[in-house]
Amino acid sequence: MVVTIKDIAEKVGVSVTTISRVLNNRGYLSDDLKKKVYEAMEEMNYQPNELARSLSRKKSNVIGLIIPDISHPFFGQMTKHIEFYAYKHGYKLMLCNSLLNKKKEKEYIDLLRASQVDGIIMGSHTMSVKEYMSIKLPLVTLDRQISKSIPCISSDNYSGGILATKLLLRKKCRKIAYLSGNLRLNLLAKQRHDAFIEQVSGEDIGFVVKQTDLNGFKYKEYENLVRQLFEEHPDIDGVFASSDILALQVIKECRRLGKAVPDQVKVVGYDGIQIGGTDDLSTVEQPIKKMGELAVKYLLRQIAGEEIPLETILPVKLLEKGTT
Amino acid sequence: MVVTIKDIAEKVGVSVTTISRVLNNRGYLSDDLKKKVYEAMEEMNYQPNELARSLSRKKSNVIGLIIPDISHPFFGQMTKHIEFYAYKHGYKLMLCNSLLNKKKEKEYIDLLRASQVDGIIMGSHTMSVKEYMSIKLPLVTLDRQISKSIPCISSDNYSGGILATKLLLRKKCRKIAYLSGNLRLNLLAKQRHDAFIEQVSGEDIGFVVKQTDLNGFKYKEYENLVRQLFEEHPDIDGVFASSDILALQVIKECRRLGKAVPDQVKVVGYDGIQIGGTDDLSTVEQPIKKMGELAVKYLLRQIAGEEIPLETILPVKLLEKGTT
DNA sequence: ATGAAAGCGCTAACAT
DNA sequence: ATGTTAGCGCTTTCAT
Repeated sequence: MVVTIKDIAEKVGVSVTTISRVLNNRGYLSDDLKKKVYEAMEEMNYQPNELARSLSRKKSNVIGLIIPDISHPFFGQMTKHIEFYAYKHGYKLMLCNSLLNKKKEKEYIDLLRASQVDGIIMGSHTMSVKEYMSIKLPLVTLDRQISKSIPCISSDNYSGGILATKLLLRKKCRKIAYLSGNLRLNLLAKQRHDAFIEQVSGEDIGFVVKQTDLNGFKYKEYENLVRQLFEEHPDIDGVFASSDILALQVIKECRRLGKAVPDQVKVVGYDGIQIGGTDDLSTVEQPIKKMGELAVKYLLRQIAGEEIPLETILPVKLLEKGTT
Repeated sequence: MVVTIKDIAEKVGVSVTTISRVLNNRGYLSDDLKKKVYEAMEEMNYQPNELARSLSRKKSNVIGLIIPDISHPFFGQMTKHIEFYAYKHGYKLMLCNSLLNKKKEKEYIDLLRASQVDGIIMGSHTMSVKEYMSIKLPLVTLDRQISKSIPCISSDNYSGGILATKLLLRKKCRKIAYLSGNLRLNLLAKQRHDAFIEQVSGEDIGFVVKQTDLNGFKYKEYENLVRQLFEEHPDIDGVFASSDILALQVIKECRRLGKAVPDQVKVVGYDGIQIGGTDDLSTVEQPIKKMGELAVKYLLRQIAGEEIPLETILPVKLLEKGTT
């Protein structure tokens, strides 16, 4: 059998309460006792049972993370930072991939609650506002402002949109495409689109908006989208892609069509993901690390019952590289 | 307060045992009773406490996943599939990023054990064989054969190495570089290197092997490595990169140096990750999805006390694309 | 400073 | 078919 606190108590010749006390370092313990207890634990290879602890304390030190797709570099990098800070503060991470499937997202929320997680970071948003409101668990959202009462971490999508569009205008593009995933998802990312529209509307400039119908991240789908864009609008000379991954597709398609980047077509991406192949891409960099850090920080503060800002919008940065 | 099984029992007018029974659908329950219980649960918005269940059953339905870095696309994609199958079988995933830090990896193992996970999938391997042997928990490793007694899932690294090297030879490369991360990590990936050496040794061919010293995945480090390679060996006309990410760095450096790919330098990668920018890359594709699926499957079988194969080597596939 | 005992929410013999 | 009872391993009042 597995060694429990009781075995240690018997071995040392004290009560379980005392063992629990030294385990949690509460109350007055003589150094001699402490030493004996630690020795016994060492000797018997004791490992505390977190499940029992959590049940008794009503606190699990686990946080749930729900995102659309961990294999997408943006979320991969975000998750890396979230894990880092969670671990640093003694929290474990339960990873939930929704694949932007509403049913799975809902099931995961119930599962997380049943698992008694102390809080949830939501980066996937397929449900209705009402459903989110009924979660009743410490919550921080990424990139979607669900309601005034749920804290949200995002970066400045509107400014990012302006920066990217202005860059293309400054580079004298005459017909610009805005390319994105599904805009109906109510994400703050839509503001990039709005900023784009606003900027190009005033100018004597052609523009076109194209989005995928799918909610997922299918590279094949992206490929078709890009191909279609250039078929329908061969005179495009500037593309604002709402993710770096999409931008890479655009560059690839340009290469296939023999269009020189940036001479014939200028391309600006979004996200600032770090990955081979994006080094030379002009893009709007989101502070992914900072976003992950704050998401954890605010969630933990909320768990601790402290007040936290309900809206956090971090600055973005335009990176001008070789594709514009 | 939170609703418990006891509240339901009182409401329905039966004992908690009965409620537990319908919750787990064990024994004989009259339909009428079931219905009443479900109604009460619905009405009171009851949510079972998985912590209590796990403690009592001595089974948590959580599996731990330890990998070096979730932001690396190979692991991101692997994790996506692992999560998918785990979820499908009613298991939750605890994500642990080791960052190839030995201390963190060890701490995570203890943490997972303390959290009573039912098993661990290990994709990070910085500790000694002896330490792994002492884990005493259902275990499946990815890409490292720790001992004959611990099941390992991998793909055929040796054949992959042969395929990639032969491709470069077939394309008449005269001086080939093998580029990789740290080879000391005892990973099966080292077999790619061995296969490479074996193939080029017999031929009248120049070759050079270069590896990073670092244990992490630093893109900057990769960049330096590649730059250095071409400075020291400007006559390289073929590169076998042991990951697609590295291969992308090579291609980028070639572009910077004005070397045409594939005309002047042929590049073959490894992994077959799906991400913008790798579409045109010649590479050796690992069956990432299948590997993830089997890792989960074998872990669950092991948890169930069944016998499973101790060594699983899946076939790889050469994808000949535009960079060779 | 240390212990007894109740309890966290649920499961599982064993009874009836 | 349903109930009684004793845990699961740990924490936490309340005593002493």
